[in-house]
Amino acid sequence: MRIGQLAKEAGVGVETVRFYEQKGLMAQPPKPETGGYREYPAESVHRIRFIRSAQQIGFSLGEIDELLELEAGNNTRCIDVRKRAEVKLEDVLVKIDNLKSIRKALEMLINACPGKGSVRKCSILEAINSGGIRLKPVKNGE
Amino acid sequence: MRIGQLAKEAGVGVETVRFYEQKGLMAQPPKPETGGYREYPAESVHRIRFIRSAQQIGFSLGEIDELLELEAGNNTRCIDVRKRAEVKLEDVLVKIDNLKSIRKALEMLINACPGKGSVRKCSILEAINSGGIRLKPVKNGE
DNA sequence: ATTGACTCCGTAGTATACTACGGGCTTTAG
DNA sequence: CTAAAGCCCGTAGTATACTACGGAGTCAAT
Repeated sequence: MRIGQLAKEAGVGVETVRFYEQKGLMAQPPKPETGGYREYPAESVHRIRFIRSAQQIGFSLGEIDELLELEAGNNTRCIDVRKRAEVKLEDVLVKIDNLKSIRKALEMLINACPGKGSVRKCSILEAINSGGIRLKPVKNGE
Repeated sequence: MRIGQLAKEAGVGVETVRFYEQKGLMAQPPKPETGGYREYPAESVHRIRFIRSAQQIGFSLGEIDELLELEAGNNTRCIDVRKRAEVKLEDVLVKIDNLKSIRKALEMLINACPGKGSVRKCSILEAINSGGIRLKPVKNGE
């Protein structure tokens, strides 16, 4: 697969792929010795999709790099990977909780708006406060 | 409460508060006619905290503004608010699903690393692929 | 009355994450 | 064979979200 095809399948632009390579988020395959174009493995599609999804839930490219580097090899001891994974997991749990709070607030809002007329108490912040919803800060984020 | 106190309680810098005011994410209280400093309501603390939390789960300031404007008043009909809330809710549900996928992958990773030695299959992407985990794109995001 | 901490406001600089551009090279369809 | 489409690579520009700075005004304590 060449870069154009990869970009298309991953739903990004060619420039974005190159940008991720530059940032070290993915390896740039070597140019064939005979000359010509670089060949990308199908796996790269998943990698890029993971990057995009992780961005949409509030991870920066730096953090995504950390997630992708959660990999035990010869030099990396598994216990280190485990520790870093546990730190990330904490963040993820807080994010899930906060998203659930916002979901609840949105649901309250939707239920308070039956479809016609206007309602007074109809704002996210009011829904959150009147619903006793609490948002937590993410400890290790950004 | 003055801006310094507000910033402190909300966990941001004074400049950030001003920046949010500039961007229309929160109203700037008027200067007292007698001169002196602006007075902020305690509510502003919650507003800023909401902004920070929403950012950490992948909402841009523009989207957060849309969330905060989900409010029915005299000119806004509740049905419109409801519609916009439903669109946001869809995004939130996808985000929750994707976060749960990443949580599952991290948990698999942590379990695969019992604490000593190194393991071969120990990467997020492998955990996701071998676990049949699927990440979805957020439709209305960013 | 003066000093230090805080406020006001505007402008400029930084970090992140792309996005566009331009000039040359390679492939492939006709 | 040639022409369009795609690739390579480096540099420059854009959008977002701050962060810092400078110079003036305000307030509270000594």
